[in-house]
Amino acid sequence: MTPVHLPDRFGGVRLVAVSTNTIRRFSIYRRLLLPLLRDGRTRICSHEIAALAAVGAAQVRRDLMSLGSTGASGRGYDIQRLVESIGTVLDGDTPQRAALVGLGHLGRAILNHFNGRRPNLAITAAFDVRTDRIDRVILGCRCYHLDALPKVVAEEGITLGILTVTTGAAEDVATRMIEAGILGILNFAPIRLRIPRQVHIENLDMTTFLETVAFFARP
Amino acid sequence: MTPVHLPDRFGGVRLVAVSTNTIRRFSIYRRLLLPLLRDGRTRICSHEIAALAAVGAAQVRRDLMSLGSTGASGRGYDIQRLVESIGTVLDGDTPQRAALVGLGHLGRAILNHFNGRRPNLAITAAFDVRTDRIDRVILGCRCYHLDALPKVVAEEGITLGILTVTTGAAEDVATRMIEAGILGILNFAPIRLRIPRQVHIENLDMTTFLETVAFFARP
DNA sequence: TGTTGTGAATCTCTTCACAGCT
DNA sequence: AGCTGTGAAGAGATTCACAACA
Repeated sequence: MTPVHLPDRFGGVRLVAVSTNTIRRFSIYRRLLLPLLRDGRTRICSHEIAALAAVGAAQVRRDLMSLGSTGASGRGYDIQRLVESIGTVLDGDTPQRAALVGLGHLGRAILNHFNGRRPNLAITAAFDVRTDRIDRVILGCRCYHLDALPKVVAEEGITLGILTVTTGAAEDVATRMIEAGILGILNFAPIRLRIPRQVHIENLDMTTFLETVAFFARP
Repeated sequence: MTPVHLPDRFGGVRLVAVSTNTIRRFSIYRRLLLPLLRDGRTRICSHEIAALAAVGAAQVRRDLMSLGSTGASGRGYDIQRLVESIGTVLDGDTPQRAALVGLGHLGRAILNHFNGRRPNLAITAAFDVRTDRIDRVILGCRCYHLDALPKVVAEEGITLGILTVTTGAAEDVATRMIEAGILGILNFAPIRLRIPRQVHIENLDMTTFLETVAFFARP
């Protein structure tokens, strides 16, 4: 779906199309590979990744194909190399920074969840409009008034926005984010944002998830 | 994908296959229809739903087909009827109850998010192992020690579990949930649970979402 | 005229199956 | 013997396009 430039095995560059689903699975693969790497494992085969990720082995091999030839026939994949290759795709060559807007329960939970975990992808600033939530450090993150968004985004080179405000405020805050130059938004508010241009929106609607489980788990 | 029994327009019962994606969209459609209904709107056409939900109009009509004939050619859909029909599919005929395990930041955020919103789908009990988090009421929800899970699940007829514990504890807690008789789990821990049987798992991995936005929003 | 309901076509994603490498 | 990489087949989801309807 989306074209990506990847180094090939000869030091050149390949252009590959990668689908959203594959990107999601890359994120999953990497996360389950990292602990194995720390435990000293060096090689793994597609079947084992498949079992850990709860997908098919052919699916895993198909996904890993778009990383360029990283496996060795008959011997599986080198975990270290796999993690690096996935990193090349997911992380790109420059670290990215995110701004979180909305310091309610959910916003704090997310700060807490991501804090200090990944150096390539950190939430470096948070915003709200309530005075008791700004001009201080919450869970290791500096908090500003929403009006400071354009300034801080520009100064820190922030490219991502995390939207954890109420439904009513979401549309307005999204617009402000985009005006400030943000390129992608992770939206927790239960509405579909109407966006002007080529900004990427990922909707994470917890209610939809809960209703979906409820449906499939009916007695 | 999954067969559902629905009332047809003659008072009989139809058996229709509904895919996961359609279920997710039903949840979205209903949420955007409810405010319109409260504003006194009575009719809506597929194009308008499509615009609000950010999907195609043909997609909307295709989805609504599985509700049985609810639209009227040339005049759109009756919103009231639509909401009821979607409710028939999503809510079934009995209310469902959920138990949340893990009263950290994320657990509290979720309690806060769902509290009192939907009568058909409520979190009626929460669990943890830390003594400062149990035997009290947090955000309107009664909190118990994890050991009380089987008892409370049985007494209250709980069918759903929400998993907001650490990665290390997730597998064990999921097993306990299933042993207690829970039929579906909404898992926020960033691992793929290995589940014995026909329990439905929905994984909501925030890191995967953030990494996905980061990928598609690269400068 | 404007809109639904739907067969058919298209597009996308997943799985199969096996040649080729180690 | 065991595993990767991949063309081809299969399954699934989306979109097109239009007849039937109000």
